[in-house]
Amino acid sequence: MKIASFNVNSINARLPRILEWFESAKPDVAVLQEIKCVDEKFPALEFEDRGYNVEVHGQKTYNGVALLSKHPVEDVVKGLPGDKDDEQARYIEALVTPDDAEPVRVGGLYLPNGNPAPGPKYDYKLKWMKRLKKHAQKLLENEEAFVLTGDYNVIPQEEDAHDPKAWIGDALFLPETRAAFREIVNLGLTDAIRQAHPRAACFTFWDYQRGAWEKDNGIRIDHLLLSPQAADRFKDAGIDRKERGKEKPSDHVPAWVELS
DNA sequence: ATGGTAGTGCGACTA
Repeated sequence: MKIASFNVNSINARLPRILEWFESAKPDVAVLQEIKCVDEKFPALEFEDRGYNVEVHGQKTYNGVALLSKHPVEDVVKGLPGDKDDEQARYIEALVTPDDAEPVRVGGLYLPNGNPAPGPKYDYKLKWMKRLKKHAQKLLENEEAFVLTGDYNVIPQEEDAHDPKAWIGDALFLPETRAAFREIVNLGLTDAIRQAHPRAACFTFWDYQRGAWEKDNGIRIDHLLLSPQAADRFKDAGIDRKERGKEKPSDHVPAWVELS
C-alpha cells in the first residue's frame, strides 16, 4: 500500500503534471498541499475518473489540502484540532481501509513556513507544531497504524540541505524549529525516508529562483512520519526527484512510503 | 546587499 505526499503549488496550474504523476506513481493514497483553491474549484472529477475518492479542505489563493484515496475513507477530519480560531486550511485526515490490507490513518499537513523569524508568522508556526505534537500524542493512544505526512517546512538536519549555511536564521532551519520537529519524532515516530535512505541526500524542494534546481541546491522538508504500528509494516520509501525536471514543475517533488 | 521565480488575480502577498 503506497502513501504519497505532494506539495503541488496550485492544483489547477499543475493539473496535467499531477495527473501524469498519478498515472505513473499509482499511489493508493495521496495528500496534496498548497492546492490554492476553494473546495468547489478542485478538479475532483479528474481524480474520480481515475478511481480516487476525493476529500478537499480548500482555501482561496493560499494553502489548501486534499486527500485522495483509491480505498474507502471514513473519520474524515478537516483542520488541525486544537484551535477553533485557526482559519488556514492546512490539515486533512482520514482512516483508509483497503480490502486487501489493514487500515491506515493518513494525516496530510501543510505546516506553516514561519518566515520571517522572529515575528508573528514564526510564532504561528511554533504554535501549530505544538498542536501537531498534541494531535500525534492523541493518535498514538489508539495504538493504530498512521502516517503523518506533508510539507513540514522543517529541515531536520544539516545533511538535509545542499548548503546548510545558507539556511541559518531561516524559519525552516532555526534550532527551535528543529527541536519542535524532534519532539514530534521522539514521541516514537519513524522518518520513513531516513529509514529507507539513512545517508543519501533526499531533497524534496528546490526554489524556483537562482537556478536552484540546476545546482541541486535543494532541501528535504517533505516528510512521512510513521506510527510504530505503521513502521512494523514498512517496506520502502522514496522521492520522485525526476518530477522537478519536467515542464512547469512544482517547486516540491512527491515523497512516498510503501506499507504492507 | 539586493534580487532573483512562480501563483493568484490584477496589487501585493506568500513562498
